[in-house]
Amino acid sequence: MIHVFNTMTRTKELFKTIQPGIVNMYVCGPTVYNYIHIGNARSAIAFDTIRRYFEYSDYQVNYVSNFTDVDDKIIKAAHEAGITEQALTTKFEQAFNDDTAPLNIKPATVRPLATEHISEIITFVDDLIAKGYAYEADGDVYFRARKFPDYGHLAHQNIDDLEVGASERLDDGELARKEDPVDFAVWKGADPEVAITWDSPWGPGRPGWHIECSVMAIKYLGNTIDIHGGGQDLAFPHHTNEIAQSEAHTGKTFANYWLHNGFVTVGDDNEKMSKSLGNFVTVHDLLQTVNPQALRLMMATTHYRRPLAYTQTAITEATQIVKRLQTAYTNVAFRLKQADTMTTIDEAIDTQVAQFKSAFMQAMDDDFNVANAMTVINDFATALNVYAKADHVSAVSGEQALAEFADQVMVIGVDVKPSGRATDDNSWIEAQVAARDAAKKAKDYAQADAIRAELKAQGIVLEDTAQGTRWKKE
RNA sequence: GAUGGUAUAGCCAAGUGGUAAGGCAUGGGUCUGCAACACCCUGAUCGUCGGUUCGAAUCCGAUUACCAUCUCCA
Repeated sequence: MIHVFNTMTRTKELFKTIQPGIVNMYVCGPTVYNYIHIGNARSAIAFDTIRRYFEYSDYQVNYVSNFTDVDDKIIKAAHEAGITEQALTTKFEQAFNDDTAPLNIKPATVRPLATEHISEIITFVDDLIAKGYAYEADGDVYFRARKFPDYGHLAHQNIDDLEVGASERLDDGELARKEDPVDFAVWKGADPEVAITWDSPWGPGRPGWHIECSVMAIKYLGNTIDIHGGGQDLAFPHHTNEIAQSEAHTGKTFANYWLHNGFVTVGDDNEKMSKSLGNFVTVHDLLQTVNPQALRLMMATTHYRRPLAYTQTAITEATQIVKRLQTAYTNVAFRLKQADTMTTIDEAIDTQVAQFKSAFMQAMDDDFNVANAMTVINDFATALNVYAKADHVSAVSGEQALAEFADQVMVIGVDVKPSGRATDDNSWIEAQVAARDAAKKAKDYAQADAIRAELKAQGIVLEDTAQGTRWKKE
């Protein structure tokens, strides 16, 4: 029984899918005019973790997330770089994939592009005009926000309390074309200097910002979707406007649950990190120095609705935890390779594993409470470490425990399985380890320690166990 | 002006009425030829003030600080 916090109602609600066993979710993706920053990554990681937990819970997840590849910022950035809009967006779409893959963010089931849905967008806008929800004004098309009942409910904004221009981003010319300042563009007439335009019943132009998500969400997931997600700052205006135009178009509830992730803050004053403030850190740069698994863990283990402070301390700590989880896995895996394992099952460890699974699900069922889930994972790791030193272990039960452990940690997005490349030639290391064992047996500790020190200098760490010496690369 | 969020040990953080989970770091111990790995032990009365209650970190009121949203930022 999963409960999720719904921004629309501001309460945790029992999660029920429209179709049994299937979760249809749409997560607003980035506008591709730059490398993604860690705020974009946080959002992607938050919803990837949610997706992975649904899958862990045996749901089939249809995860649709877009690239917004036509937008004023793209036009501006392309112009400055002296390349076409498409060259720019193609580059950063690829960069998004390159940056998210090391973070174990699963590719979306469908990754639609705004520019590939222009005809659907035009049809959609046309329908809004026909229904009286939108109007043309000098080549632009605007949505009559006041005509939509309960406009602003998602962000809990009263339309009459909106302070016009509070964000200081309003365009005067646009303001003059609107019937009402709260109206928003669903289609923008072409600017003379902008090459990227499409023909439409209202003349050449391009889609407004919000319309593409409505069109693509409905196209790929239906009139009513289970979950719609994105960053907190999208609640208003982006999602607010998506709701207005989508529900005006279909007459149906657009999404049953609205989930919003909190911001990443940076610096001593915990200021919000954002592109417009210019204080952002790109994942592209970060991955040069930071272990992607640690970054993933740090972001995934802060509850998705809480603000997340990006600090070096947090990264360092996350690195420790990743190491601990991988070590626990490796310790048991090494133990299970030994010949003296039992062939029968080990009920004691089986029972423990079942309890960990149950406790893990109980934590995650509560609006994806990763902090509590981590206490379970931590207990699980301890239990594995203890098991690795048991006198007798069961191969069957041990493998099952490892599989369950890896599955749980993978929900958080961390892979605990060793990633050693099969092509590596470790024969020299193996020979050194064997030589040291021989020296130890002969009680020639000076020689044994010398070998160990030499390997250490090469980044190879030795660990003695009752079942022999194992080694790993730092 | 309107609407939200956050405040718990050195740091991160759970907890929504019954005598404060967990992690990191610190210190101590066990294991080891020594080490490494691992395991065990070790810490806070919950921003401030007042109220309700047999009992509050948890409810109510006030207050302080920080952060955010209010038409193209995840």
